[in-house]
Amino acid sequence: MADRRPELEEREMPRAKRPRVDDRDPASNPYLAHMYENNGNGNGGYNGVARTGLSDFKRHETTAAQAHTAEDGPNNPFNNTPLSKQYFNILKTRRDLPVHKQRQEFLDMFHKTQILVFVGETGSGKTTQIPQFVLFDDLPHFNGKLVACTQPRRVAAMSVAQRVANEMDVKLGEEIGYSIRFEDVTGPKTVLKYMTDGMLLREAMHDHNLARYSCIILDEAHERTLATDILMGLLKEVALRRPDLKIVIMSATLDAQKFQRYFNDAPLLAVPGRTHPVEIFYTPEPERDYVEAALRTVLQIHATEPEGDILLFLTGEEEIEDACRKISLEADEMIREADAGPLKVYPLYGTLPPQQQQRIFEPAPPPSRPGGPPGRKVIVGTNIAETSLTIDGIVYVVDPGFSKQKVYNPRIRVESLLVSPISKASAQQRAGRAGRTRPGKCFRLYTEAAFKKELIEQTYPEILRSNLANTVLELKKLGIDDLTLMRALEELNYLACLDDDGNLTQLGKLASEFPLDPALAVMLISSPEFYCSNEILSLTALLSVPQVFVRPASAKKRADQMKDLFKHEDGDHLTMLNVYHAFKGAEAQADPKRWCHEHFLSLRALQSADNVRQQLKRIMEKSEIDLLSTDFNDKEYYTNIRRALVAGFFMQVAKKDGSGKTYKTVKDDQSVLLHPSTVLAVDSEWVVYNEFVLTTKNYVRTVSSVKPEWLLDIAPNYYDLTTFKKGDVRTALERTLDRVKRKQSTKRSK
DNA sequence: GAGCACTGC
Repeated sequence: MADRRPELEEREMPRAKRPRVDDRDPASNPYLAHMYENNGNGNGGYNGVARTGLSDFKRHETTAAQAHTAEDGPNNPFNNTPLSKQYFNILKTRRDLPVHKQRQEFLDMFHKTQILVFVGETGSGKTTQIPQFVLFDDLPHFNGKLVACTQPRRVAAMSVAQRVANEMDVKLGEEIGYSIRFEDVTGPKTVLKYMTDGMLLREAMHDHNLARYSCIILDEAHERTLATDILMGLLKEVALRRPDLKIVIMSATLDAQKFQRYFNDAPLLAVPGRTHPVEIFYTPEPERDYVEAALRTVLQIHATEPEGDILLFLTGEEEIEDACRKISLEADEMIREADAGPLKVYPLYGTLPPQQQQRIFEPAPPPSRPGGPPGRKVIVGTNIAETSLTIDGIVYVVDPGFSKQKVYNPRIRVESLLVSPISKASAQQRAGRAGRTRPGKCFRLYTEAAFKKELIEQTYPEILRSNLANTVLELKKLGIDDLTLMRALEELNYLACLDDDGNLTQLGKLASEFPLDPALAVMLISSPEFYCSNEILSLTALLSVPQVFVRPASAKKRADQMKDLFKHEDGDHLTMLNVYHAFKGAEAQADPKRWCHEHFLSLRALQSADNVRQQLKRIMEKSEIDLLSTDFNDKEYYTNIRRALVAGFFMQVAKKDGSGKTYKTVKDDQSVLLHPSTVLAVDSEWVVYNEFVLTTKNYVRTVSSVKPEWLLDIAPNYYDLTTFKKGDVRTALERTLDRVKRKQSTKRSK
């Protein structure tokens, strides 16, 4: 990343002058010996290392007992300052954690092997303790390197880093830091860095050998995020080039054998967790209506089970709000008629404002009279409650077995959200939520046979775990054109990011610098040609964040009126740009919170767009892409912006079909309607769209009107009329071409 | 005249 550069150079330069370090035999290493002797005299040593409890540690030869002694103080082995009372208090609890018993076993394995798989169930302490075990043995600061520990989520990276900083009695951002998008809390002293997996992946783009790191710990590998999967593929190759790099793959589930196999039978260490047993119940017969069955189960738990809160998993906002209403109603009746305890119901989903999300942590209501039936809280949530948010006090989990998942249909090239059965791994994760504080129960609203036979093991497809190039080749050899992959390659080829041989082009290289979808990146990179890169920069940021328009069910009309204030008749893109410009205006900036509220706009989304814009701007400056604007009074101001849209989204164009309201997509001839939220009038003949949504009907959303001659002019390869498939679109474009030619010839003859 | 599960750069 651009803003990371200076620090990288500072780290790299002195190292280049140093003698080569043989990591496997530090005792025989003249450089390390030199460090041990010079007690922090400033001769290349790290901050008083030699004076601390680590000075006689031999890298990759340490023992648990040695680390134990160093941890006992009295001074902090990493900065030689006296350790606090709080430190010793935490130390005691840390030594009770299950992983602690196997510290020596871990070290033995860590010494012997380059790659190691570590399985620790929830509550084992793996995320906080293993990186510290590594730190005391890998001693990254002796080599001017770092230990990295990746997390799939930003909040986890931040909160775990804070926790470990407390455990090690250091200030966050010094010896222990974290790095997430838009936030780098690390410094020159940092030895252990928690970071998001995506962040490490970005760094790897510029540092192919991950040279800054002496050890990389991939945590929560079982979650199989795209970034973790790609990192695993990458690390497998980096390991060959860098025999000195240690790698630890950490996972929560026992099918970690898959990871072992992937890393050439890497050794595995498993540590039990500290969770309470969860009893699983299945329904004897399949349920026809899972929402109805879920409500029944929740109410039955409330009526018959002892004290303890309930967590119900449903699939989306509407379903959850509806269920909350029904549960509250039924519970009131139970209280009146059957002397049931009070029941509080809380919804929980991602788009819920943070304050409302926080309400789930309110304590359960007390019994309505002393000695009466227990009060309870019920949380009805999406799978955000599966991994992202942990709620203590949950004793009962109700799992209907469904979640909304992104499904890509390569045939019609549409991505949509579908309610689908969850995987076994998810089901286990959900059940585990019942046993965090005491033994719990999980009610699965499907049969045991269905769990065993119908649920897939893991949610992510195998393809993400394989070397893609190889997979493509194999698929081709087998005569199978994997549609998803082939279409992706084809699109990148049309966007001129890949050449006809599948190699990365200059444009492709540049596009990969941006944390954006390729079409957005290409639009942004091309925008100076249309004299509007400042505006496209804003628009790109806006298109990369959640919806800026807020439309609460209680005030739809007023929200729409406010939106009309920003309306631009040429489409939603320009309307969004108007919003952004107004938001950056003096009036709005005086009190952004109030202004957004009054105008039914999401402050969070706009601030986030601002953040993204700044980041993209830095990358543009670094890549020397000009930032320019057409004069606002020029009549081409808005036209230029719409033309720039076509440079990235020429494949997402729809043409009006006959005289009605339907449109046909250029790409696949799909019938679509303009989404009702659009500001565009239906008389636009050609539109460019940002998104295809499949709900009750096929819609294109965030649309702007464009002219057919722009398509021919800006994307001639895609709209090559000699090869373009026959049909309505081609006929219309041919007519356009004739008209343009006629105009040119009449001009010439004049 | 509609509805967006969840992450991440």
